[in-house]
Amino acid sequence: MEELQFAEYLRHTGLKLTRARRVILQEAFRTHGHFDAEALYSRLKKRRAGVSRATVYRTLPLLVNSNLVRKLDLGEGRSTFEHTLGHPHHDHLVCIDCGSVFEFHNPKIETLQQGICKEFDFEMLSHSQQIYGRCKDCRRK
Amino acid sequence: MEELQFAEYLRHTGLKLTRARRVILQEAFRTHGHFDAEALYSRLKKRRAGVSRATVYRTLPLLVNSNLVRKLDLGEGRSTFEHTLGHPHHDHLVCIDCGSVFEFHNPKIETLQQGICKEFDFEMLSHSQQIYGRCKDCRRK
DNA sequence: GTACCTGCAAAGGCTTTGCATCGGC
DNA sequence: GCCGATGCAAAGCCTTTGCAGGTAC
Repeated sequence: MEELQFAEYLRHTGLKLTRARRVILQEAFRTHGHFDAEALYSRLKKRRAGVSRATVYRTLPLLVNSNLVRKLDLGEGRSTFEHTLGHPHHDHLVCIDCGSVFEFHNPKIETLQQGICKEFDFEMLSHSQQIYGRCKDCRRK
Repeated sequence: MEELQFAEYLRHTGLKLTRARRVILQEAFRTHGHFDAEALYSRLKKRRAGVSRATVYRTLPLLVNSNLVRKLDLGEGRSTFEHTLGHPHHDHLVCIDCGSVFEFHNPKIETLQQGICKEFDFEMLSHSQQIYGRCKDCRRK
């Protein structure tokens, strides 16, 4: 279960497993699909979880560093997140007209990326790839 | 020359080629490597080019749409740009410790990306890919 | 002459931070 | 008990916008 992995990461980094962090972790995993910091915070607020916005912002990077959550940049001027368990790695096609996001996964690309990292003697921690364009529905208009 | 391409784009879109836009275009091409809006604006200011920050922010998207400039998301909370002429398409390895950015280009990945777009019936306009990790120098420490 | 463009300053949206208090370990 | 964590509100960035005057075509 994900809390173990988080606890392990925190211990390893000398940080504490607090109530707020547990609640944020749970909410991130309760959410399927993409979410941003504000959305996560609103849901906690609605449930009167007693966690502040600042703590949400402080905790999300920890979840990312522990590889439980992935940070995405969908070009909207804010960070988007998704949890990783049961969501194998994938990348995104983003329609610049309607904002639709399509997910794709391509193992061959990943293999090539690993080759590139080897070439640069670079330790890959995460990677993301966005393709911006127009989806078929928007092209029809 | 790049101004022709920009003029062509503007005409096609029903926009005007103004002095401010010309100056911003030139400054973008005078800059080699990455730059952000603020950096471009400071350089113009230093030269007393008489162009406002607002106009820089309004013009950069036009340069991006005309394919003269590429917009990057290097995960720093702001947009980074680079001009495209003489800079063939490439992607980035970003070191999360020291911030170094290494460029790479891989035609095989591009071919695979095109295949993905075909599969989704998606018209690719641009794409970018970042790999976050640790460079060899930072790993030594 | 008509749209469109510009500069300025203010507003906006997202995120970080200072500080006093609280709480894991 | 110590050092990190939290909440709150304020501050910080980057970026966008309203408006009055200017300008390409």
